[in-house]
Amino acid sequence: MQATESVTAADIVGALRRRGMRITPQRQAIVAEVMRTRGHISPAEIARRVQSQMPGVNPSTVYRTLAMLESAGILAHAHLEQGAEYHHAGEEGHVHLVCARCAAEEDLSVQEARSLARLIGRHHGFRPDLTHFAISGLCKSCQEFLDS
Amino acid sequence: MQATESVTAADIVGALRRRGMRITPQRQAIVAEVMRTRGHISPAEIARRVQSQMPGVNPSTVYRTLAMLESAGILAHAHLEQGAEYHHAGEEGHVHLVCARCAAEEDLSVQEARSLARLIGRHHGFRPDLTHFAISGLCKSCQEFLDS
DNA sequence: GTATATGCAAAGGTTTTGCACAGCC
DNA sequence: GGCTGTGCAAAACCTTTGCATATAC
Repeated sequence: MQATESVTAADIVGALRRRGMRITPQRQAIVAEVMRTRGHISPAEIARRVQSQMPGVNPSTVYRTLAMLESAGILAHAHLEQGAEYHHAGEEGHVHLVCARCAAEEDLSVQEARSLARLIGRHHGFRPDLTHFAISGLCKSCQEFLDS
Repeated sequence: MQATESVTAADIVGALRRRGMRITPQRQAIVAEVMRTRGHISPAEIARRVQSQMPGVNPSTVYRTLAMLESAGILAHAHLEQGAEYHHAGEEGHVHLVCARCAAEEDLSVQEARSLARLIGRHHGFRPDLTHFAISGLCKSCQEFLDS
């Protein structure tokens, strides 16, 4: 049920080489930083972290690398409340539920995501990508808090 | 079925007065601009339009006014591909479907939105606000184009 | 050696903030 | 008259772009 989970940095380097992309120390650091991140991370935050361990890496390099990794199908970005955030592309059906009050995050299961997509698909044949935007709302505990 | 549609600028002025907010020419212009907009509009675009007909209005005033109108429940913002966009809070169940390829926009019906919300609600009791983020995907014609 | 990636610098754009002044009530 | 809102200026961010240099292959 989950076989796409174990993507290593080595796999990515291989994929880049196969595409004729060059493996630079900067790219290695950026890839490593994203790999070590569970969930999502903003470009600016990646830039900050990479710079703290490899000073001199320019933000523009980070942005260009992220765009390249996305067009290579290795990363994807989603829109959360505070802006764009990157995550491993392998995390299929990764639908973000974000509580508007406490910012807690949950994920929809792959099965649930499919049901949703099917329901929306009936509307004019639109095929949704539910992973691209988060879904805002109220988590259970915040609902209870507000109802009391 | 649609009674919340006909909110006038006068209604808003009244609501503000009731809350003890002051009615300035700038606020009137900003409210008028949002009211005349069908669908959504970005803060920067509001600033541009308001300035073009009332030069001297500062962007910071626009941002402060929009935040005020949102906390008063008169406006709400949603996240589309290019960032935050404001719309009348009255537009209930206004779920944006945006085509990732051609940027065409459709809306989900109130009924469809309810079905979706119910489905998501089963997940840990999360109560979604599907109006807050757009839903990305491919419209029917772009699917057909890509499949050929 | 050559094509590609990086650093640098600059610019562009959006949004926020502090403060003195203006103006709504 | 007093309190609130506005303009102004500055700054904080984030992100993009052109160009010369460095470097992976």
